[in-house]
Amino acid sequence: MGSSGCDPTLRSSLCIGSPSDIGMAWLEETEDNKPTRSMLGLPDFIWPGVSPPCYNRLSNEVLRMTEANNVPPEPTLGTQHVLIPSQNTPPVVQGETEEHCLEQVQSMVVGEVLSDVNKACKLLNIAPDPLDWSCIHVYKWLLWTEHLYKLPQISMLFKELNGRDLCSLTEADFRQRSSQYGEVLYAHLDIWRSAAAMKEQGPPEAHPSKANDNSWCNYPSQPIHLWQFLRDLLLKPHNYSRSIRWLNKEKGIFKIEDSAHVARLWGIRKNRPAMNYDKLSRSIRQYYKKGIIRKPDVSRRLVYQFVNPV
DNA sequence: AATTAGGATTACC
DNA sequence: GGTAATCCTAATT
Repeated sequence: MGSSGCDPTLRSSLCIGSPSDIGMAWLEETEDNKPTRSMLGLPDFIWPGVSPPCYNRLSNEVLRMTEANNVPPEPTLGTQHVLIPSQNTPPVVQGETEEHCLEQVQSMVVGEVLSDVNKACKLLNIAPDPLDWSCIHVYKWLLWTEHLYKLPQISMLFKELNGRDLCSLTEADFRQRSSQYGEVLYAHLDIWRSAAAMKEQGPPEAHPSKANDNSWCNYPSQPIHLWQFLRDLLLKPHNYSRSIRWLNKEKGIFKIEDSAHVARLWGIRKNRPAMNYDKLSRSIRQYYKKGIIRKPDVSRRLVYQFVNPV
C-alpha cells in the first residue's frame, strides 16, 4: 500500500506513462476522446475548495468518508468534498485506529498532490511557482485546470494575466469572474502556490490569511529519520499521548506507552508492514553511539532520552 | 513474556 | 556510504 505516497509502482492512477506520448495533445481533444479528469496522477481526484489547504478540514472529510464505508459522493464542483477513488484509498488495516488511517491518508494525499504538481509542470513546461508564469503559462495552466476539473471554458475570463497578476487576485475576485467555478480555480491555484512555497524549503511565504497554517510544512512523504518521527509524535500529544509521551520534555525524556502502536505507525510511515517494536527498538539503539538518543541515567523499560532535547 | 543490548547481514536511498 | 530493516543470540526485568 502506498502510505508514503512516493512509490511510483503504487500510482495505479497515473496516466502519464511517458509525458512525450501525451504532450499537449489533449488541448485539441474533444470530449469524445474522454480525457480523464486528470492528465496527471489525480484522474478522478478532486482537490476540493480547500483554501487554505488544511489538514484538519481534510482529515474530517476523509474520516467522514471512511466511516461512511468508503463511498465517495458524486463529484460536485465547488463543494467541500474530497474525492478519492477506490484505487487510491489505502486499505485500512483492521484494528487500526482512525488516527492511523488519517495519518496514512494525509501522507498519501499530500504526497500525491505535490508529485502531481511536479508532473504537471513538466507536462505543461511551466515553472512550479505561479508567480513566475507569463501570460502564456497562465493560459496553459487554465486550460489544463479546465480539463482537470471538467470545467467549462473559463480560461478567457482570466486572459491577459501573468502569474503575478493571477496570484494577486483574491478569492472574491475569482468568484466575481466565475461565480460557479471561481472557488475551485482559486483553490487549485492555492495548491500550486503552497507547493511552490514548500519546495523552497523556506518558510512558506504564504498569503497573509494563511500565516498560521503550517500543515504543509512537514511534508510527510519526505524521507524521515526514526528520531524525527518519534519527536513528531511527541509533539502531537493530543493525538498520540496514549502511545508515546514526554516524561520530562525539558530533558527530552520520553516513554513509549504502547510499543506495538508506535511500531505500527512507524511501519505505516515507512511502508514497512512487518515493522514491530523489536526492529524499531533496534534502530533506536543504533542512535546510542551516534549520540541522538540514549537511555536515561536511570534506565527504565520503554523510556528513552533525546541527547539534544528540543 | 516483554524488553534490552548489540552483532551480522541485507535492502534501499 | 548511511540509515534502516531484518534476523539473531543472550541477558535482563
